[in-house]
Amino acid sequence: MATANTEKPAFAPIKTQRAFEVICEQIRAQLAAGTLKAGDKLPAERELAAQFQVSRSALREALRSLEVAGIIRNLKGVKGGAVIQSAEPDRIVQAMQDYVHLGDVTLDELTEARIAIQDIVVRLACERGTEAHFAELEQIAERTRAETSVEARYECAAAYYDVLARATGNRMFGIFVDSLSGVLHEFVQGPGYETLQETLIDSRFKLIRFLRARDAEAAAEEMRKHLERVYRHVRKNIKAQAGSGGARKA
Amino acid sequence: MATANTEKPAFAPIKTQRAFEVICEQIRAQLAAGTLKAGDKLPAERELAAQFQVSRSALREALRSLEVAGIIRNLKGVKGGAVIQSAEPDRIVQAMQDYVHLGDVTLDELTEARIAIQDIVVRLACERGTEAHFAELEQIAERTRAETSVEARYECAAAYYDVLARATGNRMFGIFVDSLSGVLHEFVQGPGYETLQETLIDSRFKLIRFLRARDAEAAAEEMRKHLERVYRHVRKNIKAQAGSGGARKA
DNA sequence: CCATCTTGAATGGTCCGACCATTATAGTTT
DNA sequence: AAACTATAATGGTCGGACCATTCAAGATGG
Repeated sequence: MATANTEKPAFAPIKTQRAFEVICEQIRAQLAAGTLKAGDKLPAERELAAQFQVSRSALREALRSLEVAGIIRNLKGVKGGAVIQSAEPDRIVQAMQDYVHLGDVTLDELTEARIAIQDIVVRLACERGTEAHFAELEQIAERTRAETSVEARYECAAAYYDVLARATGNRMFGIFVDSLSGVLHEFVQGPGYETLQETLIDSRFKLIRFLRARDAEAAAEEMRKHLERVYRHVRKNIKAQAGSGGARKA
Repeated sequence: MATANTEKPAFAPIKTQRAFEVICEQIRAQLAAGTLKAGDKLPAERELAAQFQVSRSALREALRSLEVAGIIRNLKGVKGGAVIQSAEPDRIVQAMQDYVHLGDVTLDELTEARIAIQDIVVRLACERGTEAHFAELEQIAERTRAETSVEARYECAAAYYDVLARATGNRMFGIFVDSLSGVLHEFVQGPGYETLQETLIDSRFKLIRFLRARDAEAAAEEMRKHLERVYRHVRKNIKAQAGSGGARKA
């Protein structure tokens, strides 16, 4: 053995290129280059496997990877095959949920990030939102009041935040908001959630009024107070059930 | 055929549960419940397939899905198997890149989101960053000046933003920043990038001075101007190569 | 001629068995 | 005791097979 350089190994970690990885890379590259775009259709598995000169198993693992990444959708039957999907933020939310479940992010971090993001969203929505947006928000808020089940009300809340994010005209904020509230939703499974609902719904209507008045400061302040209320409630529940198997790390 | 209800179909879209999906769900569920956590090891493929009572192929597709999602890592050799990975934000960045490549996000949106996020990051870093953080930033900025290749300088830039995000003490911001700059990096492959470098490096040092002085306003302003400079440059390049196969949608 | 039904071929999903390179351990040799 | 070797288990890949699904072409009927 030659004497190892103690300073810096400088050896690139060997990267065994597996067949399915190469396939994924090639398809992703064509996607980034624009050769492939949403709606395009790939050949059938058997033919594609022949083109790549790999077995159908290896190709299927590649297609499966691309599918769970939300890039393609596999169609059955004759004239089937893989079609390039249009963009769906779901996978990003999924990735963030995985990240949180693997235990590196605390409730405090999630909440702080959410408050910061929503602050931006509210201010931009206040500036750029149209009356159509505000009307939609109002409609959702009224529907929330009508709903009774916790799950239905959460659906309404998600829709509310989604419209708010759309009002910014920037889809990236929608992604951030969806990700954070998707993850935080798991924490909001405690008792005494109903008692808070009246306050929360009032806050939504109040926010809409501020948005219509184009009062960014007041709107942002209202949203911040709202989120902090929810946070305090969630935090209390977390401590109550401290480590009962559910989402921990709070 | 019975007369279709024109009002609301109300039929839940059928969801053919494929074998690998069920497997993924079960493992993800155990992950969310805490039964499985980072570092745990799953049985070998053949044994796991027997436990789930599915073929090895179906199980492998499930494991492959979990691997590309960054949840597990497959080890070869005897005593091999799948081990639960610790959290890595790479997959979230990958998901965002896919989302952008699928063509729903414009350069303007990415830039606006980046400016907004960095504004938060800078202010928080200004408030919470330690001298250790600032020293690290300084070191990276000096290294940037020493580097010559475009790629090496990008590495430095990424490291710089990473430390900045770490200084906030909130990992979520690191994810957002990584995602946005990872995607934006693809746009920054144009001519005349070197001419801008001196200005950019100066801006980094200036920012560090503002951070040490705990002057959040000045720091945020400096970062904003910096990002807008980069944006104008990128935008110009995009228009120059308009639709030459590279990243479009600008 | 048009609408409906039947048929068939191609496809994705799954299963099985096999082989290879890699890897860690037990056993052997020095 | 150290170094080497043999062995068995593992993930990666391959090829073939069968099934339920799906769609299009052809057959049937009006």
